[in-house]
Order: sequence, then C-alpha cells, then structure tokens
Amino acid sequence: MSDQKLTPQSEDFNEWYNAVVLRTDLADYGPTRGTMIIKPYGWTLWENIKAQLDKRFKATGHVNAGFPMFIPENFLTKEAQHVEGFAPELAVVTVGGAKELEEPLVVRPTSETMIGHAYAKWIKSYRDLPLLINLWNSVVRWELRTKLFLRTTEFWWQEGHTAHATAEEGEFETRQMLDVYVDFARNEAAIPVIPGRKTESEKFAGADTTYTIEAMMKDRKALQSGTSHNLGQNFAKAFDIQYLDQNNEQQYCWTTSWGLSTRFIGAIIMTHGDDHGLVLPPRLAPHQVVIVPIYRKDKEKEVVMEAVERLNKELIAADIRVKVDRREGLTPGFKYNDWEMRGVPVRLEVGPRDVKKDSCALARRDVPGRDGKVFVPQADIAATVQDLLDSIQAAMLEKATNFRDENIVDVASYDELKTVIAEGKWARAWWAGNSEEEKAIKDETGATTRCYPFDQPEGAGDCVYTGRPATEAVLFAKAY
RNA sequence: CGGGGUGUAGCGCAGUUGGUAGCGCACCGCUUUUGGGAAGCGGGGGUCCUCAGUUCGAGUCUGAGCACCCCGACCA
Repeated sequence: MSDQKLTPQSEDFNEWYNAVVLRTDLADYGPTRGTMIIKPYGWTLWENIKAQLDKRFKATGHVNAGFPMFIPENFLTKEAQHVEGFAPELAVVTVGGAKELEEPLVVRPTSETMIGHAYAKWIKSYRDLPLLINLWNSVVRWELRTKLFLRTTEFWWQEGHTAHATAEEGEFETRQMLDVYVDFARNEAAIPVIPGRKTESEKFAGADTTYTIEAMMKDRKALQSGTSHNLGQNFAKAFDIQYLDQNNEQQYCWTTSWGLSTRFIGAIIMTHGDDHGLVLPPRLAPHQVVIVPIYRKDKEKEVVMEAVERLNKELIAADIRVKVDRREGLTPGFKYNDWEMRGVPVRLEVGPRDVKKDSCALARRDVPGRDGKVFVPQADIAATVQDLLDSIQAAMLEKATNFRDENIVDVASYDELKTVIAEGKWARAWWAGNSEEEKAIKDETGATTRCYPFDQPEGAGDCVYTGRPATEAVLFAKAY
C-alpha cells in the first residue's frame, strides 16, 4: 500500500522510477541478483499487452508454440556472429540429476538456434513455407547491470520466428511485424514510437538487418521497445534449413525473428508517468475505472453501495474493466491518492450527495488532482465513461507525441549535435559514418545511434561527423 | 569486471568511551472518524549480512567472506 509522496521526476528520475514500480505493486526484486518478480498488477498489464499483440500475430497468420528452455551448447556456436554476441551473457547448466552433464546446456537467451534445429527437420519443400511461429516465454541473459523491467537477468517476451522461400518474403515479414509493433505501441499504449533501421553496430547478433521501434522516455532517454530482424540466410546456412523448390532444387530458407518484452512495461511507465505515479493508457490498464464509495454512517453506506453496485454492473456490462474499492477504514482522500499513484485512468466517486442528485464524480488520471474532476449524471454512465476513456487515450498519445517532437532537433554540424545531446535532446543528422566513428561519438557525447528513421528528411546532405556525402539521416540519443 | 558506498523489524533510519536493541511509517485489535494522504489507546514483530577472532561481555573492536546500491565498461 502507498504511504508518502514520491520523489519528483525532476529531482531524481531513477529514484522516481524504482519507487513507482515497487509501490504500485507492478514488481518486486527476486532473491537472486538481477531477477524480477512480476506481481499481479504488473502481470495483468503484461497480459493485456500480450492479448493485443497476440491478436495481431494471429491476424497475420502466425501460430503459437512452446520450445525448450535448454539448448545444447554446441547450437550456439553454429552461427559466428550469434555466438560472439551472446557468449558473454549466457547462463549454463552443467549438472543435471546430481551428475555432471556430458554436454553443458545453455539456458536460452533467445531461441534462434533451437528454432533453426527444428525448422531444418520440419521444412522439406516449398509447400512447407512460409512457416510462421511465435513463442511466449522467458529468456535469460546474464546482465551485469540490471533494472526492473528494463534489463533483468530473466525477462518475459514473445519471439516470432519465421521461414520463407524468398528474400523478398523475408523482408516483407520483417517489416510487417515492425508495423505491428508500431500500431500496437501507438494505438494501445499511446506511445508514439519511431520506427527505423539499426546501424551495423546496433544490429542483432546474426541478423542482416535489424529494425526497431524507439521511444522517448520522460527523461528524454531513448528506449528500444521492440525489434524485428531480417536474418537473411545466416541461420538457414548455419542450421541447414533447406527446401526443395518447384524446380526440384535445394534452396536455403530466408528467416526472420522479432520480439517485444516486458521492457515495454518500462516504456509505458516512463512515457506517461508523472510526479503522482503511473499513468496507464486506458486500453492496457488492468483497471480502467475504480469506484470509490464515500459514506460515514451505515445508513449512508447502504444507499451509496446500492448506487455503486448498480454503476459497477452497468460498466461491466459495457466491457469496461472496473474495480470497486471496498476497503474499510481508509478515507476517500487516501484512496484517491492511492489509485492515482497506480495510474488507473478514471476514478468514479459516489457519495451521499451524489445519490440524492443521481450524479457521480469522474476524475481523469491524465489531469491529476481536483482539476481533472467533473460531476456527471449517473444515467448512461457506461457511455460517459467510455467516451472519457477514449478521450484520455487520445490525449495521452497527443501529449507524448508533442513531447517527443519538441525534443528532437535537426543538426547540421557536430558542434550542434554535441549541444543538443548535452541538453538531453535527440539529434537528427545526416550520417555516413562507420562503427568506429559511432563509437567515437558515443565516447565523447554519451549518445548512440538509435536508428535510421523510416521518416527521412528530403534530399541529401553532408555527414554530421565525417563530412562525407550522406543520403540518410540517423537519430542520436542517450539510451537505456 | 574496475571505482565508490551501504548492510540493525516489511520500508526509512538511530544506536554515545564495548554493558545485552530503539524511533517513524507499515502491520494486528478496539474506539471515534471518512467528499483530496484521519486520530487516540493497546499490541505483534529482530539469526543487528555471514563466519572466525579479541573480551567477563560485541550491533559497536579486528580479520576474512557474502550481498546489495551508485558511477563507468558490456547489453532487449
């Protein structure tokens, strides 16, 4: 339960974040370093995220499956880039059933290799393609520095894995699934992500191309919130995923993978949260409406609760996720603050005075305090609340979009880039540099390339760092 | 894995020259309260991070170990 005020974001964003996660009961620390217990409130949010994504995956022809958590160690070594990328962060099991294992087992950091093994067995002919499978699971990466939701040793996610007959189909799939993430982020989470392509140095280990959605947090740091990889034929060759084409010739498949994790909860927290706590987008919030009854004596309680139950039923009947706060011994004022901290989009208050007037109070979370409170008739409450939820959802997206746009600056020189980054903003610049030059910029400014955004400026220009002719602009920002 | 810091009730902390552990919040009970973070009274809760040492006696002194946090390097 909540007690005192939170540290304001402006004072210490990091402390604000940790306190919000713990005090709103989204998550807790696990007993071993870097692990996270996702509590029911956080898990319900994750379930709502899952439902929206899963719906979109099914609509694009994908099916779910379950794959083993233990991967034979030699699988990881088959794709050169992949091993190099993941070797430092693997958890390895060497003992099973009290006996030393013949071959150590890697706890999956991601399932490309296990999928490669299976797809090689399953795919024989062009008739078996495309193969479109998604996994909902958890993976383990031995991170050195962890933070709840953003980077934990074990995290939950979905990983899609597909195999196709042609390069074009593979690329189409990779882009299509990034579009799914963009649509989900914007329309369900009210997060105006920027889709784009990663530079060479920021690519997934083993991918030809990595696409990303980048989100701007309230401290203006960037958060990579979902990725989609075109794996080309790299894994197909490493795992011998071949099919016989119409001409009776063996061909290597073209594979993709794409993932979005519980990190996205961190994106929601840091995109919308304010000094009062969480602000959850109505479409994903575990509770869309909380009803707080107000009464003093038993006689008041009786009439108030009668109205509360009636309103509750009407909202449930309209498929609105509603919770009645029936806790005794807490003042209404306490409950207002409590649910505000937990980010519930709409609070509905009913007291004796409302009962007399057939009214109730509606408070919208995106406008905290008394300012966001209006009195409305009880009649047609479901329609009134639904309108309010829609309007909150839209307002949150608009606010986040404005914030994002105000904090991205086009820069024409390296000096300008340094200034903009030092101000905490993102810089968009013409770019024709290589990985070493990216590294140099990171060392000097702390900023990394986030992506070549799909939304590009007109024309061409000179690279902000090297002065070489550039045809693409890249986004620089400090990132989580 | 480097540099710094911290380990005492669920959380935040105090604990004097070494003398047998306390405060606030939270929790439980009762009473009065309840339209923007209520109050009184009564209660429960501790391997003082671990191990070893010094001492009649260690939360306090010594040594070793462990864990966590912050800052860097590495990463969804």
